[in-house]
Amino acid sequence: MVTRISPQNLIKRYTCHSVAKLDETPDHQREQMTEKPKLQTVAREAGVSVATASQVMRGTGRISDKTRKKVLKTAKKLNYVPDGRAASMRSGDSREIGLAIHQIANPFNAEVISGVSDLLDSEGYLLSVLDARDDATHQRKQIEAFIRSSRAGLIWVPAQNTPAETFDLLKTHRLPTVTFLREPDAPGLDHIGIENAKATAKATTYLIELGHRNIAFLGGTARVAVRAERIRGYSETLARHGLGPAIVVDSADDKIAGMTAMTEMMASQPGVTAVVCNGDIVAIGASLALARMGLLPGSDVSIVGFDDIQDAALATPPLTTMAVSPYQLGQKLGRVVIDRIRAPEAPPSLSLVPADLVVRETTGAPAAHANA
Amino acid sequence: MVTRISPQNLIKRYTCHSVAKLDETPDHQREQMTEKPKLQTVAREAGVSVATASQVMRGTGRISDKTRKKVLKTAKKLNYVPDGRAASMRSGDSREIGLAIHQIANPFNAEVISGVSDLLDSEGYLLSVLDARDDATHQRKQIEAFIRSSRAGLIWVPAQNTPAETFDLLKTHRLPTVTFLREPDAPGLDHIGIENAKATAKATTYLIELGHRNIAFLGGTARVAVRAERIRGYSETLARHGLGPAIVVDSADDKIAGMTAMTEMMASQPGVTAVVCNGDIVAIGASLALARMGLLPGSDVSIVGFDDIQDAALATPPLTTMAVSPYQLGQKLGRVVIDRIRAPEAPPSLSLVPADLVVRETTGAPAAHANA
DNA sequence: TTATCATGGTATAACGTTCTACCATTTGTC
DNA sequence: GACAAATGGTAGAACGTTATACCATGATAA
Repeated sequence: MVTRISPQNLIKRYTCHSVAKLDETPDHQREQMTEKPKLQTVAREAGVSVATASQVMRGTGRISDKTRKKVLKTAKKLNYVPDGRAASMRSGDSREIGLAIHQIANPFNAEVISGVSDLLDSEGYLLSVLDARDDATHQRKQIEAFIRSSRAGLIWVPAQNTPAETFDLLKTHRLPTVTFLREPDAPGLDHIGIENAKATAKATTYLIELGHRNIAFLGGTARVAVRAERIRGYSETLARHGLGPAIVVDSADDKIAGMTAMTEMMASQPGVTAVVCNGDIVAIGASLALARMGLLPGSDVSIVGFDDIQDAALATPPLTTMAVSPYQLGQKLGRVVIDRIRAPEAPPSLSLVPADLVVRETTGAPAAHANA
Repeated sequence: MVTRISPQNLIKRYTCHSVAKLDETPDHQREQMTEKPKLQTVAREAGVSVATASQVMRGTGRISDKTRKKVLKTAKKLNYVPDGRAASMRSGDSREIGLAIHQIANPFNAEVISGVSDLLDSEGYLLSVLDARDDATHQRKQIEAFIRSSRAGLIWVPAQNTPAETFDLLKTHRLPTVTFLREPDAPGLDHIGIENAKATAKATTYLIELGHRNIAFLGGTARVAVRAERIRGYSETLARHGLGPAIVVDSADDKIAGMTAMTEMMASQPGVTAVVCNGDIVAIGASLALARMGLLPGSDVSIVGFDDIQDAALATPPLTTMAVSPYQLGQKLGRVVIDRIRAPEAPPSLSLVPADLVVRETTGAPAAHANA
């Protein structure tokens, strides 16, 4: 929509509730005017007992229409909002679910969060996200914080090398937890993850079928289990075709790190004609690096990403990648944690979702001279 | 780092705590073995009173070293974590701060979150992020949720057209709140925002000095105040130079929307030689659109973004933009909300941070024939 | 009439902490 | 040896809800 406007300031009026002047107000009025309303206040104001007010607010029990309306009206008038701490403490349940994940900024994670949030919302739960650090001791504190605040459930991407004590903590406190991506074998916890090995195997097979013989793996750091699986899928496929050795290059999970890693690798391993990446971000970085070196992704060197984030399709050139749908993954996470909350004794579930090869423009047959 | 490895599965051992078999366990033992530990449990086990245990856990009062150690040891042994609901209800304070923001996936927002989280963490607070929707009624519920769960403070990007009642709610419940980006004039609330008008004025002036005469504004939707200010800075600058009329094009805040908006505008307003954008994402989209049309950003048409997200520098070509440092903005937000919590009666603060022009490669003098 | 039963409401004890006030000891002081 | 003061600890109420058990009514049935 194209418009020609002469913009003007947007003016907004606030109703100006007079702030109570404490000095001039007699005691008996003061409370009513300024104190944060509690159930007692509502009950007194409506002329009923606290118990009745409570029942009305929750819509339980047998209350006549007349009193119900009376109570609701005064509650609204006083801006009453129940104190969740007290309610949850007494009733023993909460409607708040925690999500501990590192790197919120990562678009893949962001889309997962979105999926979780929407599903939980539709079920009447509230999601609060913790921008975790991928660090075991720090993480322990954050898990404790979740326990302290009595979340109804927890969705958790465990840090690398999470010690067993952290899992014990969750068990002691009976916190319904689903692990995501990492630690699929944590005993007693639900898990949702990705078929990592199968995915990279698929990607590698595809590259081999295109004619590539010298294929590297790029991205990820240290001995994260997820990455180890992806590397396994990649290297086992190489081995099955009598190719090798596997070439694995570390890189942090951002574009710049991907660029430098790719640049360094091309220098030290000039024979490589194709790269399987640990994630789209790194893959896009690698693609940028090629461009800066005057090479054309998909023709000079092939690149396969992982995740299929939104930018994968918009990159130049558009990125071939292993697609998992992060939003749907998020919804699934939400579903599982709710099921767990509702049936705490059900046997733990384990679900690994497949990743599909999406061919775009960063892959192609190797240049004729390459494998000569 | 390039390594040749023969990958193997990472094996992890979990200590297998025997899950108590409820059927076989006599009553008096059952509680001790399986029940979630509370202060009472710790106290009993350590042979002290609940009050003493409480003091030890909080490090207050006068407790001998001997008992302190005894209590701490049993607390650790039992995996005790205090119940924050009870603690907070009684003591009246909480260490948890809420952040309600829409579009977590937006890299600008993600970096802000990171800044807030780090600062709060260093002050011993926990940040929980809510993936809000930019919608007034939905938002109201989310604010209520924050009040219900008694957060110590709140950082909030108000939705468009937030009704006055929502502000009243915050006031009634005395929730220390700092608004971010929008609603700088909400009475009694701290605010941190950006000098939007000045920034777009700067961008527009720069384009005019380069020789452009036909400049459009691209991005944003509806009458969001932030965008209105940016449009004001842009159009006032045009007017001051005797240029006009202002051309304003709507677009949602993602790359694809930016692409289509740019494409449509170029069709309907062929004379335009430069574009000031409402955000980097849209600007990058616009840049992509130009490329698809066979035009070169910075030479055929100039583009200025807003935000300076990480991708701005990495885009092809690198994006000229108005830089605000989202991470630092986040830290500032954290600081302000903590100050507010510590001094509830202090006068509300208002701080608008400037944006700096960062010239990269999407801007340049107009093509010779353009303004002829 | 009296027993029975809905109906609508209330009193009160939890929930797991922290805070206030208080009670024993021991130590120090004259 | 008596008093004050310091030391180390405890009992019990309170925070704002919800759950349980109970109590009035008036209506229905025998």
